[in-house]
Amino acid sequence: MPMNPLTMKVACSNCNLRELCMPVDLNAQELQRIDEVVAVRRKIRRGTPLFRNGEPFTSLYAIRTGFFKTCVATEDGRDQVTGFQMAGEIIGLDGIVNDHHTCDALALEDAEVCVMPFDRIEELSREITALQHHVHKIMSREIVREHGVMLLLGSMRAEERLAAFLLNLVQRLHARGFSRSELVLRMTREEIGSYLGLKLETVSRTFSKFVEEGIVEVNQRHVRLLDIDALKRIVNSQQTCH
Amino acid sequence: MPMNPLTMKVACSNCNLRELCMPVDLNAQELQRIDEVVAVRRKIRRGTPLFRNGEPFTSLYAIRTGFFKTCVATEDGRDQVTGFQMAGEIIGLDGIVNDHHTCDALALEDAEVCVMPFDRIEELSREITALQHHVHKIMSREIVREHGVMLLLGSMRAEERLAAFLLNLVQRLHARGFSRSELVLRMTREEIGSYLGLKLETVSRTFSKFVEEGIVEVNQRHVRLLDIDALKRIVNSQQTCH
DNA sequence: CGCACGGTTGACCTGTATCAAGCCGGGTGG
DNA sequence: CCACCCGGCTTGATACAGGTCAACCGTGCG
Repeated sequence: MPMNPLTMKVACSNCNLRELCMPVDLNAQELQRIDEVVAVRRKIRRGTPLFRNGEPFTSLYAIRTGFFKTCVATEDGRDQVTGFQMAGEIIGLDGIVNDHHTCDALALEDAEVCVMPFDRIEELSREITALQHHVHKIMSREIVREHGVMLLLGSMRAEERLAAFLLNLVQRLHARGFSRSELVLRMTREEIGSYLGLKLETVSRTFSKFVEEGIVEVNQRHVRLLDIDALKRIVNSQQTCH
Repeated sequence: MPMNPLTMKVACSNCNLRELCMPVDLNAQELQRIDEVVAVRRKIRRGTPLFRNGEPFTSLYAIRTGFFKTCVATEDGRDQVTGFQMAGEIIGLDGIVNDHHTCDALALEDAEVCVMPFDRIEELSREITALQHHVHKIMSREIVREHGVMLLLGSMRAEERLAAFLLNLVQRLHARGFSRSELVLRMTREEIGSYLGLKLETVSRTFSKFVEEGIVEVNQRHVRLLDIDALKRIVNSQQTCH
């Protein structure tokens, strides 16, 4: 059987990321069936889109490797990074409501995703309750995550935003087996700024400030968190104490 | 059969809001079954919560009448309005992921909601494909809505935010049969400010500016949009020209 | 080698926050 | 019925965080 060089057949049942993107409480038979969810895998080269605003929606994507950003744009050319996604996370949920995507998903490094046709997900989740519930949880989690971003954008100062951003990233990386205090940023200062509602200069200055205060060490994209408690304190103690 | 004074039995099948909160393409039999989704109705007095952060999640709520705000808070007392909801809209989606709510939903005026136990929704949506798909769309719609808010909070200036806010409100009200240019705000300037990431004074000043420019008429909470095109122009034409 | 892109830093500007005073309208109690 | 109060709103003066513009630097790639 000929295969597209960009795709290959795979199974969830023996995937090491399964506990991150699939429900955990499955019996053997259900586990088997879950493999039907993933159609193929697809490789995405750094800097290229997984999908773009306006494209028809067909599938959700589970990230196997690599790092993505999603962003929305207005007609007048403004755009906003709405999230950064890493291995085990699901992208494409925005497309369900109108059958086409309403944001861009760009790979920030070479990546590989599992393509999960949404009609197949719906079909299977009618049969496997655990999967149904899992899909609901994933969507709800995204809603809650966005609440957090709204809180950040609506009420935090630059330092608080950056501190929250770093803590969130390192926490997610740690859940994937990486260091709990060291990370390599896959995005530019400008992309961080877009996500945090700041200009790239402000991001840069805030990094410098943290370095001066001995809270972090920054070497290009390599960041080491020296004082995680200090970062936490920055996040939840608003300055305004008039 | 004795009834709780705050609740009463009801049916979706003959509800005039059905097309707003339920799927449209149902056959007669499915329509019948849909009535099973709503357990009871519940009345909420102005200023009181429908649910609070931390409370166990059991149900989604379809608003029948009235107006709500939802808000999230941090430990340090900061809080952020994440949305305003009106008749036909669904609240409570935040609770699915962790089986308890992560935000507060407060009635801004006396309200009535349809209580839809989530396990019943899940059960029924395993049988009725249209309902399943509808639930997915509602959640996806919320995600997309929040993308829009992130764009607003992350990249718009005060005037743009307020203009976008007014246009959004009036558009939703119009879809419910109200005027396309006149509206009564159910929330305070402070609540608007929280939602838009602005202080109440800035909201007030921006209203005044719009009034000066003849774009809107403001009388307390009563607002008339005199020049909708001007508002649209304000929203999508960022000032930063180069 | 040199160019280009990402990042840093400085000087200055501006939009929004902050603080403060006062207004308006509706509800309450004398 | 009026006086008062209180919460919500407006407006002004001032402060400051972050934006803007510009110069420069470092690194990696062609």
